[in-house]
Amino acid sequence: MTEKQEKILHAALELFARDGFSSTSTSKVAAYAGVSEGLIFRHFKNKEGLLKAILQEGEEKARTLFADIVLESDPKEVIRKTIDMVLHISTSRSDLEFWKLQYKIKWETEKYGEHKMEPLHLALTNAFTKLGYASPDREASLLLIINDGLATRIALQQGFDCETLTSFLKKKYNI
Amino acid sequence: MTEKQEKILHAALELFARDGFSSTSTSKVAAYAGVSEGLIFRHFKNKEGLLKAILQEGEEKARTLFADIVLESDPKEVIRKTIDMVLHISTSRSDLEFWKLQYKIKWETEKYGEHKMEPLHLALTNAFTKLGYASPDREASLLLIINDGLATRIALQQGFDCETLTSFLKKKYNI
DNA sequence: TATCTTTGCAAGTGATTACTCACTATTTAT
DNA sequence: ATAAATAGTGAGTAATCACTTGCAAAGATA
Repeated sequence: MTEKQEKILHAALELFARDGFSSTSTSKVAAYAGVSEGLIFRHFKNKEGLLKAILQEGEEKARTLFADIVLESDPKEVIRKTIDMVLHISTSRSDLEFWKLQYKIKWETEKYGEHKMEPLHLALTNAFTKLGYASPDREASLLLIINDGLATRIALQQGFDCETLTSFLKKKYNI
Repeated sequence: MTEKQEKILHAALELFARDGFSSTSTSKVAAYAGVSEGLIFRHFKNKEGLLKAILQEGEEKARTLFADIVLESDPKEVIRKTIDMVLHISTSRSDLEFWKLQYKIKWETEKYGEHKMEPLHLALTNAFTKLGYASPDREASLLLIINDGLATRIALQQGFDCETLTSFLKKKYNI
């Protein structure tokens, strides 16, 4: 990975997250990264390839993020970490940018990465079962849906107070 | 409103909802509507004006949809109608298309229409207060966030089972 | 040092973009 | 009936799009 290659990736992440994929031209990415436009195609083949490279980098990020939750044995901790994950993202500048892109791409391509969420869903189902909830599977689904809703607000609603709601949520789950 | 004008609006709604605003060219809209491209600019000034016309039409839809909930006096009915609103949208073909566009535009422009939700939020807060909930305002926020999460799944997750989750939700709220 | 591969840039390519303009057909108002 | 306003078209416009090509510079390998 050369220096200019990383500059391209960083510029593309920022512009794609800010303006969207199809509204960002390769010439803009090149100018923002301070390289020639042709270099993008040398390294990433085409515009789609550039996007894939960014998303792939993100999948690793998601895996390590989920791994910590999935490996947790204390059921209450599983739920707490799931909720706090969203809170953490909302406060980290670079993480927020990355996840905003993730959701933007979802809406642009209309593809929800269900398989990525599966291990987390399983861990949550397990946690709710241990805690004696009546419908653990649906409780798990609901919590993940709440996460999607929170993500929407964090990304789109200016000045959204995430902390108040996450702490309210934790109270609801007796954490 | 002439016949061709409506054809343009209908075509734009369908294409914007399917492919996104910036990925849909005015020439495609014209071809899909079966009119000349110039007519779009005659009636709507520019591409942005076409989008505004569609969104405006939608605001009326939203107002009438919310009005029924806001005017309800029975607190349980307020909550039930709020939940069922999502379910209804997910089953109606044309409504689904319209709301999908609404969310797509939100993510493309990064503007969340908070003011539109305010009356609904107020009605929900009132309902939760009447039912003796400890934090009515936060309960209202949470339910609206759940709605956003559900909307995300309905639009993006293929074969998402909305009915199971909405009925689960209603059970949670003792409805 | 000589050769081969990778990295990088400038200047292109045809296609498509949003939008305009000159013009005709159709309503509407007087 | 006639003039004015509106509806509609089709062929343009310059700018931008994703992408290619030819060639030079820099590293790596021998």
